[in-house]
Amino acid sequence: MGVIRKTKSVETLLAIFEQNKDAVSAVQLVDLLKDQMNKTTIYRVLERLESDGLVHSFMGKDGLKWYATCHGCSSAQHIDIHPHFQCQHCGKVDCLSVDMKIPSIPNRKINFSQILLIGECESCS
Amino acid sequence: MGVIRKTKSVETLLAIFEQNKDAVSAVQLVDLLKDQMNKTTIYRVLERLESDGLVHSFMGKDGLKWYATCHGCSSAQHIDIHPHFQCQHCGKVDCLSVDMKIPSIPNRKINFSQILLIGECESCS
DNA sequence: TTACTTTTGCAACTAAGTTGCAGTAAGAAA
DNA sequence: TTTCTTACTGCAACTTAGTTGCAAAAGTAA
Ligand SMILES: [Mn+2]
Ligand SMILES: [Mn+2]
Ligand SMILES: [Zn+2]
Ligand SMILES: [Zn+2]
Repeated sequence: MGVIRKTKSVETLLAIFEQNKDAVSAVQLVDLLKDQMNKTTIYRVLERLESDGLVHSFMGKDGLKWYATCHGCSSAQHIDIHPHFQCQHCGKVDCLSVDMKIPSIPNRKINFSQILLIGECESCS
Repeated sequence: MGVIRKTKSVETLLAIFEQNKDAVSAVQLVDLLKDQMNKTTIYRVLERLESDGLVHSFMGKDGLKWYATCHGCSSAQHIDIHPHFQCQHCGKVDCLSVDMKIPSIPNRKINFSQILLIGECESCS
């Protein structure tokens, strides 16, 4: 179930995603907003935003959950699937708008993919 | 630093990887071996096996760490990089021996990748 | 066997994320 | 505007994966 009421928490989180090109980890958000809202609320709002197709989530290289704005998705379908890049050095993550071909694998039905490219970002190399 | 002594724990874990085609999660190993060795030992042996190039590790869709046998790697270099498949239904993970092209991304140096294809395995579909 | 050093077990800890529940506040209805 | 319903939030306690420090145990070479 997605967002039904435009609460302060929802507005706050949406504003962060709007002005942020990069992906943001749940941990970063909890830290950033620790004076404004409870971490439980953050996790729960993120869940709702995702099920509404407003953001997407994926796992970073260290097993943390990351979120970023979706483009063209809705509660009905998540179509904005793309690879992500994480810097080994500073940990930053971005969405990549490249199109990677997913091969079909015998005897398996592939529904989606999580592609994480790991290396060094511009400011760290 | 890798394995120096052939201990019982090392032998046990290596035996599991030898007879196992699929990947195994650290959690599964801890559960499987709970009567034979301490979980700390398991995590530490896995670390050593990985730095010796005998196994490789990656994150599954739920943020758990998975391990599988390496082919042709050594402590000097991990060359056996390949996509993995995880079943949404039963959670099982396999190594895929397909070759996926990693695109080069402007302003970023890509060192390696974690490609996880998610869907339904043969027995679940 | 002895001596040296790696490896292990244990217990306590850390950190990310979850759950249950009582209280608060959107927003529709009156 | 006030009332009413129920989605949403805060809090505290919990769960679970993985880590750390240290003392004891077990490889290995001499
Ligand atoms: Mn993205
Ligand atoms: Mn593999
Ligand atoms: Zn960087
Ligand atoms: Zn399956």
